[in-house]
Amino acid sequence: MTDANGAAARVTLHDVAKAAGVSIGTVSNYMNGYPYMSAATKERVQDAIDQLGYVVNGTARNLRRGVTRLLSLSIPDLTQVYFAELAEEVIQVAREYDYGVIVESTGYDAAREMHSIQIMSQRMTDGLILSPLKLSDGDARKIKGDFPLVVLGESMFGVDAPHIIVQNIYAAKAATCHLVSAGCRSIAIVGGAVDPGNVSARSLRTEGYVAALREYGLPVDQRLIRETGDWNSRAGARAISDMMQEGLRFDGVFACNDMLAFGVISQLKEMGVSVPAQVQVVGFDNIDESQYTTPSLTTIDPGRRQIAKLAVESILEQVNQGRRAPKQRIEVEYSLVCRQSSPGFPVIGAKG
Amino acid sequence: MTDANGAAARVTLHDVAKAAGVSIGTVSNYMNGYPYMSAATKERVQDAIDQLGYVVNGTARNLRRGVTRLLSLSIPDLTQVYFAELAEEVIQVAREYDYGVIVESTGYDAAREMHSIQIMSQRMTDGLILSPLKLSDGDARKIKGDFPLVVLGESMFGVDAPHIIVQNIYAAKAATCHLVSAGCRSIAIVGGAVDPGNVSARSLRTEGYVAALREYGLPVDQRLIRETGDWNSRAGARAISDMMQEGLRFDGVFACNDMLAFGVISQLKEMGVSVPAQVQVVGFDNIDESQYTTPSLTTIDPGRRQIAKLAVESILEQVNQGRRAPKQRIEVEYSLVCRQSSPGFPVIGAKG
DNA sequence: GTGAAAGCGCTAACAC
DNA sequence: GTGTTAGCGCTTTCAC
Repeated sequence: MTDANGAAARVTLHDVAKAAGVSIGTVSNYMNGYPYMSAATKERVQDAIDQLGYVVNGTARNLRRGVTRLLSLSIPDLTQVYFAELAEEVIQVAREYDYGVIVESTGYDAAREMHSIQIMSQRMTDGLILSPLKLSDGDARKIKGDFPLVVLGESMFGVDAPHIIVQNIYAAKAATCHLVSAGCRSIAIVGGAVDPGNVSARSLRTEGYVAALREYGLPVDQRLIRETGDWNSRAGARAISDMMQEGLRFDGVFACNDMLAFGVISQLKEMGVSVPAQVQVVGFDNIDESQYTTPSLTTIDPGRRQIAKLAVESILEQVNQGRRAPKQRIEVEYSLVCRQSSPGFPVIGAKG
Repeated sequence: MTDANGAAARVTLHDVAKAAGVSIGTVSNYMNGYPYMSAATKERVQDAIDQLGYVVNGTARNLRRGVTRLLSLSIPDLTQVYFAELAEEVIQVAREYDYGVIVESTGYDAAREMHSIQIMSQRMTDGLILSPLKLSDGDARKIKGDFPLVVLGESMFGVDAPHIIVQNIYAAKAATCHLVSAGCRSIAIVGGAVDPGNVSARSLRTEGYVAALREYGLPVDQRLIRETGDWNSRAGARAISDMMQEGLRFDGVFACNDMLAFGVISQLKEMGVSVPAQVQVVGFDNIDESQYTTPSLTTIDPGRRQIAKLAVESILEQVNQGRRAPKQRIEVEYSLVCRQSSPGFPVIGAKG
């Protein structure tokens, strides 16, 4: 396994063939599970492999086969729990198909998002799962080539590729309806958009929130729509203390993600407001931690596992087809996970 | 860019060469920035490239060059914030060297940890950064080959490769000393090991905790060493409520990671104990969120960035050397980040 | 300055 | 059943 110098011996098919006294093609057949071989030959080949410590050279195999069994996942930031958990799912699903995942973290940087696309074209990987944040539709059109691609979200719907869509509007609506049916009459949204209008998660979730209020004939109070720069717990806490300071009253909070919700709950407690007795809280994302907090958090599960599964499977299908699939919306099922932060019951049919 | 069928045209160096009326070697030279070329040739080649939309085939290049500019990172679970943030750092550092990262999530499964090692030997990547949890020293010895390898932690010190070591003992000692010097006289450890003895983070951190108490001549109360199965906030909360129920008194808590600390703080608040006025809390990991909570969390920063940097750079060095580096301990600097959960001042020299 | 040619290590036809 | 062979697309001597 090591040569006289102690350096790595580069054992090739050729070496194994020579040692086993067969041809290189036979060894290759053996490696690939070709069935029509004599038991004797199989054994000699295996012996040679063991003795020499041969391992197939993946790069050569890739070149020859034209695929790498590797796919790229491009996300904004692993530090955001949502994306980390999404990446975890993608890696797991990919593994089921014997695929590896190159994770590219673009850091909310359009240039880096483009970069991961460039890399793709170099055919180091078989396909790209792209979760774009900053890329404009203009950049989008630069996504040339027809390598397998799946876009997460609808922010770049100009691109001609399958899009996997979280139903932000309906899910947010369901979350809000749930609060109403649990008895809340004055519901704030934390992390929302004061002036919705684009396709960001922020805007869409606000849209769902408003739709729910309207459906129940409840007034939409602009002061209860709290936009925050970040979506972390500090921002959530801040939104609450601001509202309290402004003398606003509310009995329910829909937080646009779970981190915000944690901050919301923490700050409410801090100010002596009991959750859920006085104020009920619902989050969005269903990150792992949301089940462990006190109170545990009612939240929207956006269907991460399904997103990962659909994305990977679409890529593989495209690989098989030999080209990119056409533009299409693939909508993922969401669900409302009811926990202690809101004792009510889920609202069925928010989608209708 | 697309052929008559609309399928991907597979543009090769050959095609570019033909279109530009030069040899394939010249195009290759151009692609690699070879300086001695006539301006005229350069231009013709560039035109052909633009026109045909040529992109180099990375796989072929890899085979020829013998490297992939890809490295593997094998960690237990991206769902754990610590690992997600570590992965993020590794990806960033790798990018600085124009390297991509294949993230393998082993899910606390020894078989998968071995698997990522197998993959490595297939030379799909230039090196492996392995954060082992379950792999025994016995498995370790199976890590044949001398491909570039860096092991994170000391749990597998039998392996002949560089190990990057977080100074668990000293860091935990520093955290505990900090609590003492801040006035705490009765300090609990949450997530510790009732019966330390191996090289797990749990045991080492407990060791540091005990060492600090001894140094200050404080008694070690076994009832204040709370072992928890998981290291999440629920476990932290549980440990606190258990201790309270048992009638134990304490004025400081060293939590073995930040998630535990969050649970600890949350439960203390829940029970009407004020942090830090009545009980001070220190965590471990310095995850992003620890700065956003209320109160913000005093915690040990294990030096993730440096870990990532040292790991990637060691891999690259090994790649250049053409073989694995010998066994060595590379110790990373830690620091105590002081925040609101403990108003004291950091203790200098806990290491001595 | 540019071209020709020899592989990198493998797979998959196709012989026999 | 097994051997032979033609490349996959590229880099890199080495001529000229």
